[in-house]
Amino acid sequence: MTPTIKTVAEHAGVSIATVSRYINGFGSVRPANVERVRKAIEELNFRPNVIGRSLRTAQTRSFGVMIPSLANPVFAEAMAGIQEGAKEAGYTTVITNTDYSIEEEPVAVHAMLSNQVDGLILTVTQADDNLLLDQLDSEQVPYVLLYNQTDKPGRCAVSVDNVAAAREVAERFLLLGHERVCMVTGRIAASDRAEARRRGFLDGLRSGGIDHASVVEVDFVNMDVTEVLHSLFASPAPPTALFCSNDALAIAVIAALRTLGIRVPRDVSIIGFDGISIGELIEPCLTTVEQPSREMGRTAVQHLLDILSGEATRNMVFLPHRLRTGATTGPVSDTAPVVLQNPKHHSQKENKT
Amino acid sequence: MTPTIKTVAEHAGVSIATVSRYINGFGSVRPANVERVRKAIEELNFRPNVIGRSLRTAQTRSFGVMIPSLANPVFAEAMAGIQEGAKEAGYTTVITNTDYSIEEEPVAVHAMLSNQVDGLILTVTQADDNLLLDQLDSEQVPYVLLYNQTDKPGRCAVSVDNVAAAREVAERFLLLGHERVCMVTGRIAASDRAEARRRGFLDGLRSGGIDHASVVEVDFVNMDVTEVLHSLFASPAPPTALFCSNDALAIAVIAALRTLGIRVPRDVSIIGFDGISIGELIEPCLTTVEQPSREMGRTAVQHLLDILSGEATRNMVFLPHRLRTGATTGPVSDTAPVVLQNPKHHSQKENKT
DNA sequence: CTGAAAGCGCTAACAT
DNA sequence: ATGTTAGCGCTTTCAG
Repeated sequence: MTPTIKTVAEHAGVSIATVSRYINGFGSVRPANVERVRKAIEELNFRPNVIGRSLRTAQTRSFGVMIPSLANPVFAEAMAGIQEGAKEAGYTTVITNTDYSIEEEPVAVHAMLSNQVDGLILTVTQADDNLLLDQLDSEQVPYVLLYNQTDKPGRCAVSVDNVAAAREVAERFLLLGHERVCMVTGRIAASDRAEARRRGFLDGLRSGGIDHASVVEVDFVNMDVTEVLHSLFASPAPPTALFCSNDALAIAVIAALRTLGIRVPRDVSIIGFDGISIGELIEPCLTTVEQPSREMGRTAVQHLLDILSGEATRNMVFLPHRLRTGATTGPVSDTAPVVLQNPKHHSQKENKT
Repeated sequence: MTPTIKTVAEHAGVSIATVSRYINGFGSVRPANVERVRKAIEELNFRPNVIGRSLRTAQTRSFGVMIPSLANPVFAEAMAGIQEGAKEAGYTTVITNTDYSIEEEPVAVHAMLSNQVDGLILTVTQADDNLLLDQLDSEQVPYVLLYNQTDKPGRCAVSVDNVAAAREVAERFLLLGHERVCMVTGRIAASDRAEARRRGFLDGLRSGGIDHASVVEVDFVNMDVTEVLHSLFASPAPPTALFCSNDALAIAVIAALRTLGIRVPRDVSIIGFDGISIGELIEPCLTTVEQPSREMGRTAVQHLLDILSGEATRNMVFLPHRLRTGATTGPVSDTAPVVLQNPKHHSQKENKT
């Protein structure tokens, strides 16, 4: 395909060291030789073999990124920021997704480490109590967590303040007069941020005098929310407001409610979390806690870079969130209670996200 | 971080060759030594350095993937299929996105080639007449195009039949009685599939006796569709049906029409292209040409693998599409012409997709 | 079945 | 300013 540096050197009538110097801009090369090398490279269509360089320099100038899934736009957006930041710094990224499977996490990380990535950006299910992270710590592998929320000191993570944000969600519901509220979330055990959001939400409600809010866990991967919602709204005092732990889930919930004959926001208010851009385009447009995902991705890269260069400030970094008011929220209504329709047998197909 | 094979060998009291044989399962190792090596690897937490191996074997077992953007769910879905297929075959993937910028294409490809990827999966803007692809051909770099449509023989691509699919879209509109139809598309010059879809669409209309359909190009990246739609619908005989060249655009168009006071499908029918899963969840749910994106990704990997192993069948591969009927299409209505509202100054923010 | 040794493409220390 | 050379971690002949 492309020749080696040796061929280029012969072609230019210089030594491989000179060619190397030319390529890397290190040391100096006589103008006449610069020209000869340049020409040789062009004529031979030479591309330096990064593998050879990496072996020698013991660094690949690449990052490993592990996220649950690219199908959730919030991670795709963060990736955009990561790629952007990495490119600016001259780094390549290797992406692996776990499909929300915790067993994949160590496999993926080890694969990336085998590929000698210089650092890792990870979104794990659980950052507090995590053997894999402990191992990385003990091996001194540079990594930054993204979206994870952890109190463990020395563990560097980029995130919004999920607890505070969720508390604001509760406050908003209370302000609108909602008292029968509920949180719909993916498996709490599989997500420290879901846990933080629950904590903040319940805490916020408690401050407003509501102690009995229920939390419903759903299988987020397959998003079979219809059944759960059906039983939730079959109760004599169904919720008038739902906090969904992320936007993808919120959108699925709204769709499922529709098949049940429950209208948003007339019958029930919805607030999501993430601020994915599609949320602004749908009808009614989604009220949600906006995270600066792209910026978070960039920040994660920046921190990793800082760690690599020794300016290590290993701790949590919180970026600001914003409660974005859409049209899925409204004041609690006094109208007759919801009349539930039978869910159309919509053959809820596997709908990974 | 992790030791080298030499350390493992010393630790196990064998030579590095034996360790290598053990790791690769090639050649045979005495059971006693197997055990000693296994133990040494475990104790030292050894991970073979893939860089060293790659340099020696002159293959990385990795693919380079270049797509326009991960923010468009259709590519994220294809990536899922690619990752899946690659993983099964023991390959890693390196992803680069061009953000729809044609200048980035050669840069990205050369970067991946410098990283010695064993093959490429590419979505380019233009597959027919493309210097970069010509270069890859002449350098004999193994690659497979994805989503691109080309007639150039020997150029391997995985796609649906965009022309046929778009023709079906036209037929559907005609069947519903629409005569004033229009296509809204990203820059045609920047997408061979958009071009193919236009060709099929216009051809289908022509077969139904419609010769005057207009095609409107929009800046897809920034999705500033409101203005274009406003002038389109300000005409005395505005279209009653719109074919959008992809679902992300269709969703943006529906949102923009909403701000203009134009309702879908009452005032205008919409058909998209791609079949992204979010399209099924929105209200009204999107009528679209469904592509089997995940499957296309897998197929692309399979073909690349075939090419690498010499079973080269270098040609276009068409996967079946399906016109999925949603709720954005309906018969043409006889009601009064659309009354246009002024577009709310929605501060159309940059909304990359 | 095992070990010694060469060498993949490159960089960097050293010598000139 | 330039060339020579060692060696990064690994696989793979080739002898034994």
